[in-house]
Amino acid sequence: MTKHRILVADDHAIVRTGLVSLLETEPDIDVVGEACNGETAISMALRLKPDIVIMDLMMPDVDGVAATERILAAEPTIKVLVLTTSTVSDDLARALDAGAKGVITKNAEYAKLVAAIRDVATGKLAVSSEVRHLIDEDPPAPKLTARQSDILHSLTRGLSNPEIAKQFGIGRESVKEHIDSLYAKIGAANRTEAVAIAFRKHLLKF
Amino acid sequence: MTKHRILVADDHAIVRTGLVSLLETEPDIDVVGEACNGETAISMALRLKPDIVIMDLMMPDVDGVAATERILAAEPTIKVLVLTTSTVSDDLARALDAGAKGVITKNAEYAKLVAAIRDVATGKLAVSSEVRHLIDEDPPAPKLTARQSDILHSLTRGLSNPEIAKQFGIGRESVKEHIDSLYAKIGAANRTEAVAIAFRKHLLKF
DNA sequence: ACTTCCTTCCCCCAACTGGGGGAGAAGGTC
DNA sequence: GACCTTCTCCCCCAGTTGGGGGAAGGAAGT
Repeated sequence: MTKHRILVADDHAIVRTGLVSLLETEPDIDVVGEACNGETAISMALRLKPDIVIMDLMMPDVDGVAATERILAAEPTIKVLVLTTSTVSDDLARALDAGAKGVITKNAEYAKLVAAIRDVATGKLAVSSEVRHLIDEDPPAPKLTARQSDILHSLTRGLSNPEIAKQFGIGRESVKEHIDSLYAKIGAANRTEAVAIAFRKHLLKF
Repeated sequence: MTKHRILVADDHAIVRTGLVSLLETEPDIDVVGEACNGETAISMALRLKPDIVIMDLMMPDVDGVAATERILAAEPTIKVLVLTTSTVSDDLARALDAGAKGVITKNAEYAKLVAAIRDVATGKLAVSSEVRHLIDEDPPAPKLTARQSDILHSLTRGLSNPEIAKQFGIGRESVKEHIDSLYAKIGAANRTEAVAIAFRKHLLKF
């Protein structure tokens, strides 16, 4: 029996250490590396060529989705298993879109994680029913155009339409148009609600 | 040498299991229980009377701060060591206010956690310099009055002043007054910025 | 070539917003 | 009692907002 060679990428040292400690009790699992951020995860994955990368989604610098994409672009045979605290359907859906072979939430039982590792190793997809449920449940966040994102960001700073127009060197009518289309897209009635909805739909980073 | 009797409270099963696995390798530490939410943490703490409770802050039902308060109210000799992913100074400060004897973030080294456990066991405070720094750095979020919180919540729903006035059965002048004082308190220039700042200062729950 | 989407700009106008001023009543703190 | 905070209400008014309508160029996909 060949061991599954695994790279663990998680920015929380205690979580990562605990996870490695658990995995090393498994006879068929060999942890070959640990990464504390996305950039390290990518370079270690390409250098060590593990069978599976256990990937956290929320990490400083390069997030888990971007790291997954870049690893798979260079080494498509590496399997990425996402392990995250996020229960935001959008995050999970984006991870699968990026090519992750499995998604496990951190409040799952440890046994499920090990089962998922073995499934993914044999080429199966490992998406728990809860995760599948989450993704099916709430509708995906609408995608904003570049202009809409820029203007949304200006809205959070409390700028008026004339101010935003100056900032981007366009007319105030155009600003108005972008904001109107933003309302239609996210279902807001005014700029204040738009900002609230944007935060709740995770369209805005803090 | 008597072992330190420890209760681990964390809602993420994988993190909790990993942590327990690590702690059981320590000769002077004995994990006597695990709790997956605040309510369980409270009842187990009162029943098992551990020396130390390792407490996560973000948990369903009763959060870590509230659980800490209720445990200490009943058993003041139990020492609570907060272990959290949060780097929001307010969360950490509130945990210490609630009586926590130490605060460790999950991205600290495992060795620091063990050192903190031993410090707390001997009655020392275990607050890392990073945590101390975080609390000193950004100013505490201003406390809103009940009315201001209510009206802030209405703002996120995109309501106008007249609508809010109707909702609470007060005049629109009063609504305006509350919103003006909200602006002054959080440093906003208008309602849109107020909502954005409120989200960023964690004054609003998603 | 056609459609669709994004982007830019224009008009009119009712309604709301925010800044300025002031004021009274209730509750707690010193 | 004096003081502070909170909550309540009132005035005026310039500026902004959002709803309604329309128009036109360019990029991208079908």
